[in-house]
Amino acid sequence: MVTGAGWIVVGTGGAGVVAVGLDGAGAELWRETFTEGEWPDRVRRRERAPHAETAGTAVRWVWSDTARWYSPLLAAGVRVGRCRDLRLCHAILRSSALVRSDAAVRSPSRWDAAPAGDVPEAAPALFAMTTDAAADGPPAGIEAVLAEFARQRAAMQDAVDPRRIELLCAADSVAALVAAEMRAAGLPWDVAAHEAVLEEVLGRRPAGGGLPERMAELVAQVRVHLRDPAASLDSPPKLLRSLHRVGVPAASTSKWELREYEHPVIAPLLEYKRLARLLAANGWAWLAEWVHDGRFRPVYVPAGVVTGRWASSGGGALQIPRRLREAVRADPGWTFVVADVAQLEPRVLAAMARDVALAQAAHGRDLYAGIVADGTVPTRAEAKVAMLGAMYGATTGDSARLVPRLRRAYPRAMALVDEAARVGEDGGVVTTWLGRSCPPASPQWLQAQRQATGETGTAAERDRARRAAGDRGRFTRNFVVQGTAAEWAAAWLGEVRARLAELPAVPPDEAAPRSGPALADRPHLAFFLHDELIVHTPLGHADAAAEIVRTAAASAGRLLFGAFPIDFPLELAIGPTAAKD
DNA sequence: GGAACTAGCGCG
DNA sequence: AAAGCGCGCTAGTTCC
Repeated sequence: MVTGAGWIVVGTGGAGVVAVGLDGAGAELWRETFTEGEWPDRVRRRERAPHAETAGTAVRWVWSDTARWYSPLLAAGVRVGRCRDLRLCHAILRSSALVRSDAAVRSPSRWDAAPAGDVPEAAPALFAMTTDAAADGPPAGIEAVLAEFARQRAAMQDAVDPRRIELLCAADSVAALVAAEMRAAGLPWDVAAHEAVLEEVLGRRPAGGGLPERMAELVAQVRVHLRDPAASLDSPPKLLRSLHRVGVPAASTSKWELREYEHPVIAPLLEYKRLARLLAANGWAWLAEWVHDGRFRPVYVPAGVVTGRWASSGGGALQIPRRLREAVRADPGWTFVVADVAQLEPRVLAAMARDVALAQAAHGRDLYAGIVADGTVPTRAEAKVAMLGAMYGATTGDSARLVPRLRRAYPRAMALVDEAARVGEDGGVVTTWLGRSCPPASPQWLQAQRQATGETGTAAERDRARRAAGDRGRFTRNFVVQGTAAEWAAAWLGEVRARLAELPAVPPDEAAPRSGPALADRPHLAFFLHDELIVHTPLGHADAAAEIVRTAAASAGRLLFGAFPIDFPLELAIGPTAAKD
């Protein structure tokens, strides 16, 4: 399956770094040792002219952890084409239902649940690699890495469906490359534009600290209506007591609860909460901490979520408020391609379930309009809540009421999520299209179920167990869809990355040096969020980049679902700011 | 005085 | 209409 592919496994050893060339079958061809400082240069040479034994094939770097090994390369201006991230692949293989239960990769080891190695931004030196430190990050010593790689290849070859699990490992590995590159390049961020939004929304920032103007006004108004000049707006318990005193019997201070009450304090209070949120999460302090040299550089954590979605750490990269997207501004001479997939999850569901009727409704731009058009429900809004209810497991309200209509119209798709829920409720494990399995039920969960079904179970225990079963069912119901959507998105990202790399570099005077030495001279990914991405591109390459983003979406669909007739239409725009309607 | 918790809200 | 999935982050609160 991997015949002809060349692997170069790297790890620590001796006085520095050891690289081992393997042929497609895993046989060792050569081995060399060099110092940490030579690492980028060695990679540069191999990427340009692969070793004779592996010439003519794509080199794949095999390493313990992408953040740890690739970041120094990017800092030195070196990119790689392909890699295998053993930490991420281990996590997949270890729990995948597609991997045989007796595979060596599944026995307990130091690769289990190893956190990502943390790479200090300003310290590209490989000081962290000199030890095989167990506490943080997976093993990095060359023998441990070679052994793990061998275990992983064996597990994949013996898997129930080698192609799928191989695809998933490749997709997660390339996603790790993208994450490292996006951190290196950063998201172009216009501090002045951000500050303009803050001033417009929050009001002028007082020189001596304290609240911005608009917020201070709102505090004053709220206090008048609460008839308490010292009322606290930031402490939920105190605020709740103040509200009770003026006759607002709210049970919590959340906005969807407060919205239900008619009282003059409500409007300014809700407005205050909206502003306070912006100030706390993305105010001037956030700017000072996270935006440097015109770039926002969060740490992306590929597959950081159980479902395989990305997580992030620091700066709230995945929660940038829509309103602040207008601060995302391209460098001079550059622009953005901004794209998102319309209704990714139901499309993925249609394809996984081979549900031709749902795929038919999904044909074209708007899947929800298609559900209306085929007569399943009367309005687009109903189509949307019904579909979300089906994928999330709604039990009450409009959503739950409408789901049966979807069951009649799209029995195969609905059977897939219903079955995933049933398996979860029974304590079982569900698996995505490419083979990522959800965590098993915890011992406590199983114990609670046994307790409730036994003779001695009390009503309260039965109730709690039933609720826990329902919770797990909704989790597994959503897992298969969200997780497969994440796989599609990783495939999309990987394809976009590979195709962008083929575009010609721009001359030095048209480069974007703040994007770092490895990425400054060509279009590159700058942001990714579940089902949308932003490419930062020289103006002259914008149309080509947009075409790549589109065709990559189609490729991702074929890669996962073959010839099944499902399309993945994009909302796509080219423009100097990343603001979307 | 810090760790661990919750509430609330931003994103998909 | 705020029910039903997955997250991260801040501020306030509680507990040691």
